[in-house]
Formats: sequence, C-alpha cells, structure tokens
Amino acid sequence: MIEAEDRRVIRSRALILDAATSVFLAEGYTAATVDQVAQSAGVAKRTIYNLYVDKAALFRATILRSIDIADVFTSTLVNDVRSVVDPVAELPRIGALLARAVLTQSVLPLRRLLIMESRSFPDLAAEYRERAPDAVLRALTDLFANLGRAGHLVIDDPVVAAEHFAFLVIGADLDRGMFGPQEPDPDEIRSRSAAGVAAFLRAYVPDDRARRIGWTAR
Amino acid sequence: MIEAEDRRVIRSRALILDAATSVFLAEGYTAATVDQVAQSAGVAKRTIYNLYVDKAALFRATILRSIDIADVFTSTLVNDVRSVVDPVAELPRIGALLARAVLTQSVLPLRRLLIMESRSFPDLAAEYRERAPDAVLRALTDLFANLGRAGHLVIDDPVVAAEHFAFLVIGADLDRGMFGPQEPDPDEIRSRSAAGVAAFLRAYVPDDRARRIGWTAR
DNA sequence: AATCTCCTATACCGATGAGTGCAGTAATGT
DNA sequence: ACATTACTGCACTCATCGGTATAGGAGATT
Repeated sequence: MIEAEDRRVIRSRALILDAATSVFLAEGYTAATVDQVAQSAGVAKRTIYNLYVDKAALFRATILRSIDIADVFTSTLVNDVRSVVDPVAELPRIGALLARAVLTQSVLPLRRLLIMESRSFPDLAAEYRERAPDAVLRALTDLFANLGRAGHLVIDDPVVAAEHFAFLVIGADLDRGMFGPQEPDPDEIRSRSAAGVAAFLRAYVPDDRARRIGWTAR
Repeated sequence: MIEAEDRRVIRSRALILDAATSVFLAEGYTAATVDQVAQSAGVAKRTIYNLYVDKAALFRATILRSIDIADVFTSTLVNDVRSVVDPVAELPRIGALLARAVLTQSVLPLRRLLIMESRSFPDLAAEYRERAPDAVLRALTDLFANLGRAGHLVIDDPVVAAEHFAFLVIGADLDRGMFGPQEPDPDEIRSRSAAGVAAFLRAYVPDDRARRIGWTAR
C-alpha cells in the first residue's frame, strides 16, 4: 500500500526549496552555505540533510524546479508561436512575449547561475537549454519554415531565420543581463523588441508582398 | 633613483600570471586554489604572496592582463570599422572580423569568467565591458550614423542598428559559448556571420540604392 | 667577491563550511 | 491513545584552503 506523505515533509521541502532558490540565485553554488539556506528557510540544517543527501542534490532539486517553472512560460510561448499566420501582424506580439518571458521572471538570474555552474553541473545546463531556449528556437524554426513555404516570408534557412529573430529581439538585453542583476527597464525592453521585430520584417518580408498588403517597412 | 627590477621578479610574475590565467579560466575564482596556481607555474606559493598581497589581487592582475590582450583585437577592429565607406562591400569583412575576434582567442572563456565573478568583482566586469564590447558598439554606432547621413543605409537609431548588426553576426554563437567551453566550428562561425550580415543589409540598405548599385538582397 | 634580495620547501595556523550524532520534543497517521 | 516519524538544536569531526613563519640556498647587483 502507498503511504501518504507526512505533511511536515512536504511543508519542509517547500520551505527549503524556496529558500534554496533565492540563496543559490543570489550567491551561486559554492558561496551559498547550507546553514544559510536552513536559516533562510526557518528549518534545522539536519532537516535539509534528511530530505537531500547532499548540497549538490539540494542544488539539483532547486534548479530542476526552477526549470519546471520556466517551462510554463516556454510552453505558452511555443503555443502562441504555433498559431501565427500573418507575420507582419503577429510577430510584434510574439517578439514582445519572448522579450518578457526571457528578460523578466527571474529567468535571467537562472541563466546566469547555470552558466556559472555549467562546469560542475553540465547536465543541468543541458536540461535547461533543451527545455527553454532550444524549445523556443525549434518552434520559431517551424514557424518560419511554414511562413516561407506559404510565401509570407523569404526564408533561406529557417534555423538561421529563427536565430535572427530571437537575437534581434532579445540579444542586446540578454547579453547585458548576464553582468549584474540589474533587470532592464520594461519600457526599454518593449522598444528594443519592437525595433528588433521591425528589422526582422524588413529583412524577411518579400518586397512584392509588402507592397500588396500595403505594409511600409520603415 | 629608479632601480631596475630583479630579473627573478619579472620572470616569476610572468610565470605566475600565465599559470593563473589558465587556472582561473578553467576553474573559476573560488574553485581555483593558490597552491594550484603555484604548482602550475612551477613556483613556491610564498613567491606568489611576495608579488600579490591577496588571492584577489592576483585575480585582478590576471584579468586585467587578459583584458589588455583582448584590447589589441578590439582596437584593430575599431580601426577597421572607422575606415568603412561602402557597407554592402565592406560589412561582410567587418562581420567576419567581429565574429573571429569575439568567438575565438579565448575571449569567450574570459567572458564566462567575468560573468561568473561579476558579483564579487563588479569593477572588473565593468572594465571589460567598457573596453571591449562597448568600444566595439560605439564604433559601430558612429559608423552607422555616418552611413545613415550619407544615404548608404536607412538608419533610424544608430545605437539600435549597431546592436542589430552585432547580434545578427555573433548573437547565436555568443549565447551558445556561454555554456561549456566547446568553441564553435570556424566554418559555422563564418557562415553564421555571413548570413547575419546579409540579413542586416536586407534590413538596412535602402531599396533605391540597392537597385542603383545592382545589389540583390537575396 | 661580498652583500643583498628573492626563491624554495615545508610545516604550520586559523577560519570556514560540509556533513554527522544524538537526545529531546512535537506533529502525524491509524 | 499510541506508536511512529519527523523536526530541532547543538556540539562535533574532518577536510580544504588562504595566508604566514622560517631557514637555507641561489641569483643578482655593485
């Protein structure tokens, strides 16, 4: 028979994971101490070691949960991308969504942490990349392949087009965000992503179609 | 009177800095131990502490030297950018140069290290950003402002144009390079940078001029 | 050649932090 | 109600690592 889990365990686990997330994100793996996590969680250090064999195991659980959370945003974005039909009308919205998803919601600190520890925990970095940025890039690649076939865009290599779109929209802010935790201003994010999408459309919308639908590139 | 430095000192300093560079780049600041640097340099630990008060001081000296070395590449690139007159003809070369400068020569590991330690050594991260990527972006901004004024490109905001150029060319590889030390394939770098420059030109070369000089965007 | 400075080797100190042991106490499931 | 299970608090061990002490030897400068 399957025994129900002790309420104390699930409560402790939640407290610990929350505390560990903020401590690890703020300090990095090595600089963060288990005592710090325990105190921040309001829990005895021994309790942590009852639930996680290692500091490393605690770290893994913490990061995997963060990836799961980020996954929610990723999959809504992927769904949105799948529904795009008219690039000129809808890509600006996709761009803004992408920018908000990546540049806020503490995915930037998560990226930083994963980069920092990618030598000690390469599997976590791989898991993150697979489930977040690569998933988005795959969705964009499919989208641009379709839009290219439909004649809405001139696509040579859909993978390249997807990369161009992504980095035109979030490249600059993503790079800046890697140094220091100062999140960029939402207004700036918006204007940058709009400018990026505009440049993308100028580069990829065919001239005849632009004329036909009355869209002026600039 | 200024006394000449003991040959032993300059020899030791060189050995130590070389060893420290590779050790710090490979391990990060905290994971690297002073004994490790000493052994790798073939030098007694005490010698290191004769020349540098601290592990932190050693780190600072190491990073500053690496920034100086990267600076050489940066300034040649900046000079090259200054001489551009015809974007269609010359930007592909600039793009390839930029890609090679950033994605090889171990500036990628340096970036990673600076990101990792940007909380403990924010001044070093700032110094790097000021002297390397920001310097390049400033040069590109000037360039595009001029090319816009001359009618060779349609430039709304030269800063945005500079960012678009930079991230179209190196964005994808730069991002990938942050995780793990696997340098991207030179051929791929070349093709990516070419595709990035092409997209940039499609987005920023005015239609009439493209027709006039017989340049086909795709 | 003589002196002075720097390098080496080894042993050491002190702090920090991961992980454990244990005894007592409180919450939980049945 | 009772047995079980988990949480607490605290002291403790052990390993690592930054930094120092010291004595002798090698290289530099004049």
